[in-house]
Amino acid sequence: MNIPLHRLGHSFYDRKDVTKIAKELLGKILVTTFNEVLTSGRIVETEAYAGAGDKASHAYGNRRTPRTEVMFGKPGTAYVYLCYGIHHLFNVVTNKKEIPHAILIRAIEPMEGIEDMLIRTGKLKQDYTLTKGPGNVSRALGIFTRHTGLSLLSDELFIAEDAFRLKESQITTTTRIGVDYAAEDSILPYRYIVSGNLYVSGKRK
DNA sequence: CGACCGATCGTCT
DNA sequence: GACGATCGGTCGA
Repeated sequence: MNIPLHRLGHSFYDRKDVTKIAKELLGKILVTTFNEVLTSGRIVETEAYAGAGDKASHAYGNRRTPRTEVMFGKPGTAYVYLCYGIHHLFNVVTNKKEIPHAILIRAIEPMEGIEDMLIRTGKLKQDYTLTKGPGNVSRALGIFTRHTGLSLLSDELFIAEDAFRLKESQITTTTRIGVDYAAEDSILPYRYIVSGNLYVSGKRK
């Protein structure tokens, strides 16, 4: 590590506006150091899940289950769950205790540890599929459901910023992916992407 | 390019 | 017992 990194602290996550935080997470760096292996990437796609009032959220209606309980916990905690029995999806818990906001990290642009990401994913070489989509992000960074509840203020899993800054004009806002079940809330503009970035999920060819 | 499909299993009803 | 906040592949036009 040579570039100065500043780890985001508790106050970054402990705020009310989950969509604002989701947008601010674009350009930040997601880092894991599990088993002494450092892998990181710049966040290029996020989705906000606004808790009790959001039909797309697992915590809609303040639904508390063993799985969703971490969202009701401290801001700056990882919420990781298994999707389709295969994919481990990584979320950042925000807002105060008892307010179950979360932000899904959907894509990153690889920075450090690309060789290790290739090993974890079984891929032969780097291309945009390495960390495109939430399932792939977790595979590349070694994030599993056992990491749910882990603090993002820890040394193993955290988000940092460097000198990089995005301009407002580089950000595109859209509806969220795969939440048709959420009725009218499925059309909320809660997905944020870095315009034109190769690693953003969706069609390509 | 779009439509569809199989994989795979924890979670909640 | 049904169903995903997905992914990568196939098939047909």
